[in-house]
Amino acid sequence: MAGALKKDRATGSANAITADLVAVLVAVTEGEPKIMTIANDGALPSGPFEFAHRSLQTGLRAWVEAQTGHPLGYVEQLYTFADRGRAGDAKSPHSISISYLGLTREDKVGQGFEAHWSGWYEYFPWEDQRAGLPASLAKTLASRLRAWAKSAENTGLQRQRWQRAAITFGLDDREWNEELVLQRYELLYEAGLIPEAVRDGAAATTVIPGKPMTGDHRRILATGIARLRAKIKYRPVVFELMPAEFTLLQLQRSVEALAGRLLHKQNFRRLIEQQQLVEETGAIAADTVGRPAKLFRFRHGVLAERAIAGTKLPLSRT
Amino acid sequence: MAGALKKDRATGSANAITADLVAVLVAVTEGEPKIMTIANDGALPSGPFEFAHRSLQTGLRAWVEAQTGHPLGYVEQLYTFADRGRAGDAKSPHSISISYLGLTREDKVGQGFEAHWSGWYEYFPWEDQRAGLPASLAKTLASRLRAWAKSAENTGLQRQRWQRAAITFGLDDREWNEELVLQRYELLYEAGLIPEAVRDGAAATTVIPGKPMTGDHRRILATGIARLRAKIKYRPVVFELMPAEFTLLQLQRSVEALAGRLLHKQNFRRLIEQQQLVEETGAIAADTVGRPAKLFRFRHGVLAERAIAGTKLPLSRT
DNA sequence: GCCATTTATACTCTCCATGAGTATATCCTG
DNA sequence: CAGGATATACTCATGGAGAGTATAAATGGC
Repeated sequence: MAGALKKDRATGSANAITADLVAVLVAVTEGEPKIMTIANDGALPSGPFEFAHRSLQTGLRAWVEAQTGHPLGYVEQLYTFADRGRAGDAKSPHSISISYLGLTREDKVGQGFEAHWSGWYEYFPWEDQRAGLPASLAKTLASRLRAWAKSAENTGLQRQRWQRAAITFGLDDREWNEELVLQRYELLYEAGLIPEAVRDGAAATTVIPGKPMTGDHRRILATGIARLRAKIKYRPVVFELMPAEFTLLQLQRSVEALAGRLLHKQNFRRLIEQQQLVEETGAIAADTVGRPAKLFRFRHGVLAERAIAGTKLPLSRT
Repeated sequence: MAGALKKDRATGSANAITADLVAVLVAVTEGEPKIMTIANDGALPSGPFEFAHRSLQTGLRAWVEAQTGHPLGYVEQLYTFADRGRAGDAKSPHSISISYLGLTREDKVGQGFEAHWSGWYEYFPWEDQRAGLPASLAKTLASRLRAWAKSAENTGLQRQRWQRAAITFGLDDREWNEELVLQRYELLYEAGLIPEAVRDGAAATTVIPGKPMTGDHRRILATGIARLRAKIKYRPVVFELMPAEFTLLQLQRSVEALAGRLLHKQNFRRLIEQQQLVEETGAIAADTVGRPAKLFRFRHGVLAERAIAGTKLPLSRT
């Protein structure tokens, strides 16, 4: 039956490649999103998929524990990358990167590892819009993007470039869309405005703030942030990042930290409560300014009760 | 800087593996969703990722064109699988499958290829709920699932199994959720109710209707259907599957075919029009019964104009 | 002890998208 | 010309989301 397949298949190891497993491991501490980094904050935890690994996830867990001492909890696959020329050195062997998103808490850090928690906005300063953009960054960013658009050959292409920049970065009175993390990074890469682009051969220009990473790790990080920002809207994944008990404001601050935007307090609470995602513990927060808040815990039951998925189709009842 | 990485990296080809590229290529013809199959309808188009391929997508396009004569248009990555024991023979080399979803139209089929368009509901009969479930299937399915739940060791596990079945299959007066394609397939696999499970070593039981596929191809297909069903709700991807001109009813029938559910006609039209996704061509459909309908075309402009992404967060304006 | 400050919590009000259904128009066929 | 079939235009009720006001309960400074 699969004859047609078999004869096309790899014979021996002519098409053998290596696969790297890469983890975007996220935590939120005191209202700041953090990611686990190694190699002097220049890389994400990663390692090759080996024959000994029973599955991709198993391999990933092994590497992350070995490099960071941190056990992996919630994990989901992100994307598989393989473009050459993005890997740092073009002569690298045929290698692909299979990336994962992991959610956890910052506690229980292992000792004796060269892993650190780094703020993710160090790598993507423009993604933090909670206090608006730092005035300096906002100005340089927009002018650099305009210069890039202008540098296109013809006016058609120029307009096209600017439209793309305006949409992804919310310029020209457009709305900021926090989910377009990857699109923004890709655009900056194409425009040669980040160190990785220069490293990979782009014309050397003045570069925009934001720490670079090895290989395509910052691109993978962008993918992870984008996925997480999209997912918190329709799945209760924030709770993987919260302590067992928390106040509603702490919950809100965490979501705001991830989304990079401020939320409307009253409406946020209404949303959480009507979805019955949390229940009161009975206890009350201590050591606070202002009126003390009730403590809540996540209702794990909801995960089993509902198969949460919003339909946006105008279904018919007949 | 990346020293810590390098010393962990694969040395030589000790960790060399092979990667298969697999395509779920979808078209909709006369209100029926089709997928491109090869090997006597038992496999999806696929082939190994080779050193000559410049990127994963390039490799995929090469294989699909070679095997089906059909050029690939819209493509997006689905998932990367690697579990052993799912591949058919457990002794297979360490191999992973990188899967893609492609959208196209059924026309322009190449000659001299052993590829076919197969209805996707042949592989997933229970996913077509447009006319309700075929009475026979509905009855057997529910009773088999109940038997599987009952076969658990203790009552706790039994209840847990039944709850899972009820949620994924919309039993016990629960709502049917068309997006849970993969969850349903995985459950049937675990329950040993499909041929692939028996092939991989499950206890031989009477099996449920639905054609099997090589390796984990049916699982990949389930992933593709699920992704497409989710995506048509928030991205205008249906148009990749439509001819240049179409009536609103044809469009509705296509969405219904993909979703496996019937839609409310008037509300569907309101939705399409208010989103300004289409514009009239001025022409009118010929060869129809009933009042002839206006023909529409997709407004490609919307893709550039809007960065479509629905926020579900209670944003603050300050 | 009073007051400014800070946070928590409870409501209100408006607008609009969505679900559901009714009414009318326009074609074809016998 | 009736009847069947489809297209298209409205109506109406409901509920969720955006935005804002009002009140409660703590702290610290004076």
